[in-house]
Amino acid sequence: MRPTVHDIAAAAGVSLATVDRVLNQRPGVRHVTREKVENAIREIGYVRDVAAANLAKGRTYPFVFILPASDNSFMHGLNAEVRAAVARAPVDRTEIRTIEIPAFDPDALVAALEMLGEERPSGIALVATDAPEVREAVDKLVENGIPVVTLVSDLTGSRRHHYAGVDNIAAGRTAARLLGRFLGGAEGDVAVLAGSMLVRDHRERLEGFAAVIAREFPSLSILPVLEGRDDPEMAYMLVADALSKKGGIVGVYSLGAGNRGLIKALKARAADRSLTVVAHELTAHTRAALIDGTIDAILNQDAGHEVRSAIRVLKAKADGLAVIDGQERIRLDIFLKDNLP
Amino acid sequence: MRPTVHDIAAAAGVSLATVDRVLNQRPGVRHVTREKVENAIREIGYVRDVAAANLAKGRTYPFVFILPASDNSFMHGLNAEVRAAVARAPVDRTEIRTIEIPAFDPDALVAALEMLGEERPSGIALVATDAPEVREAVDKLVENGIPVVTLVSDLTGSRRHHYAGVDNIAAGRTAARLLGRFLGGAEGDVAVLAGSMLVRDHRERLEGFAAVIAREFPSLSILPVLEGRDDPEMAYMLVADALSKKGGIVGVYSLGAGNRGLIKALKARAADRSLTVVAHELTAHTRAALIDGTIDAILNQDAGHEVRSAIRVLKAKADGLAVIDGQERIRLDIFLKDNLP
DNA sequence: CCAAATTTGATGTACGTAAATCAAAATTTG
DNA sequence: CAAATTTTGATTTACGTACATCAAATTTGG
Repeated sequence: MRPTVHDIAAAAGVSLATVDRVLNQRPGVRHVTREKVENAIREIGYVRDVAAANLAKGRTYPFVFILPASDNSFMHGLNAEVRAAVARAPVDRTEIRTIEIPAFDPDALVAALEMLGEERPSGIALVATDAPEVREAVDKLVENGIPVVTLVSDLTGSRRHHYAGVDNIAAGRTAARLLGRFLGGAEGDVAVLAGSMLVRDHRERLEGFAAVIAREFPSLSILPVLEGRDDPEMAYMLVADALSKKGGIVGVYSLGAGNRGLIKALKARAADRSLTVVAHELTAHTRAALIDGTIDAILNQDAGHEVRSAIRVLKAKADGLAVIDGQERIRLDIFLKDNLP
Repeated sequence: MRPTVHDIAAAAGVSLATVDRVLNQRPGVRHVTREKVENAIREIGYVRDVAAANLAKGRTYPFVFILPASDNSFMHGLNAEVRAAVARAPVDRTEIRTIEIPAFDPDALVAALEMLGEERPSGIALVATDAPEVREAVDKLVENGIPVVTLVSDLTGSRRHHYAGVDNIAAGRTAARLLGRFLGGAEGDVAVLAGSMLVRDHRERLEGFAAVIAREFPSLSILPVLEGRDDPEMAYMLVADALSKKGGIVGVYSLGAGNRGLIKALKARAADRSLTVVAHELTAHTRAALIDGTIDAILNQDAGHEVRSAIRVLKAKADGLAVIDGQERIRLDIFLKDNLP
């Protein structure tokens, strides 16, 4: 049987009340006594029964998710996963509130974070916009003892407790190798479609992609990045234009959202030529394109896993418990038409 | 606030004792009363507080994991993950016991399952050997209300509650496409190294592999399967022999364990020629081979995820709760040298 | 050494559920 | 309709922890 508070009291030769004072860091315990109790805890290997403690406290975990108000499939999916978590909330004692803020707007994000500093929720998850002022706001929260995890997009050099998202440099590198190997040594140009170079994930993906292409596939050269602002219309125009003007394009890497436009352009212009295409994010559109051969591989991050992982980590941090690292590493999914879920 | 048993009692106009009788299916409640209570439960949307219930019951979940005594990296890893779960057991009220049985031995497996039928643990996870008598034994357990999940390897046509493992047909198909695309339309032979065609996962991987090669990469032809019994020595001999005799080999698919031997053979014989190699299971050996270019892609199933998923599902089944499907789908990991964890 | 301050102990209640007991009420049976 | 039986209610204790209160013991300061 697991040791209980009573066992600590017996082992330390003190009363239950004193054990309680130590465990819940209440005042009025002499230093020596406190140490006696702490030693006993260590010796008998006591771990607090979180379930019983929560029951006694009537504790719930008020968490806040800060999400950008972006109108693309991925963010919609992320939103849906957060809502699903909200629906499960009563069962696992979480109370999740979401705040929507304009995308790519550091000031709005900072304002929200500062407001939450007053409110002091049990934990905060945010899709970070990578700016110094955001980092500062996050660091301040961390300093004040509020657990913070970044979601999907990380925050350079910040002291956030955890990042629930994929390694975007690795994603870019992987895309490069897939494209390079699929092209089998062919020579030509590669078009890259991004959302915006102001977003950290996109920058990182490009960085990884460019590095591997340069080093390992020198016969391929990367054309200037097309910034489609994750907008299908704009993506369509940019890609269609590039395909018509540049005859040497043999491959396309789409590292952002707005793939609907990309697919439309590919279908319109590329029926005659064979293009190898790697894109990010599995949506209804990219899935169909993968199946019909318009896209050759899709890299994906599972928004559901990211949200659940963020919640688990926030909870663990709020309770001062350890996280299972292997469980919380968000993996990069690679989908070919054969292993679609 | 979440409704409690008291709220049910008030809503149904009965006493707490009666609510308890209904909730815990104790006898001595008239049909009409039982229905009144059940309606009230539905109307106010009561969900039992599992934490409080477990506390009151002093409940723990005695689970049993039946693992084959196979001496390969993957099974060692699986074992380690189970041990890690055992170490965490006190915290989540599980008591995990493992039983080792000889590999590929349906009789031993059936004997173990029948023994557990008497013992009645809260749940059983087993690496299934795909045989009719095993299916029958599992179905009997399920009929007797014991939650059963298959781990890593599934059981054809059985009524097990869940399968915590990857889709091996999809894995084989994915391997075929990676190999085919990486070879870029080259002509030649493909060697396939398996453990044993008596194991279901291996049969399925081969099935998926062969189907995609035949349909989409007709310029490749699959050589007769080499059965290495997941043994490094044997794998070495078989592969070395094949490489020396068959000049037209351009690719290798290793769908089982024993990759240490494969890698040795590849390094010895294939320095001069360029082979494209896809293998299963990420281990220290395959990881090194992927990095140095001996292997081009590794397909992997995360044993840690499988074990944790099995436990979550068993717990949910034991409590009669729903599982989050997306969370429990074990994904096929594809590793290139760029996205290694 | 005494009074004041601090530390410790003893005890009770609560959280939401399980499980048991005994009495009271309702229903069925002959 | 009474007796036997079944169903229901009322009440209590327990699980492991949190938290509050009050009394008793110990330490500290002057």
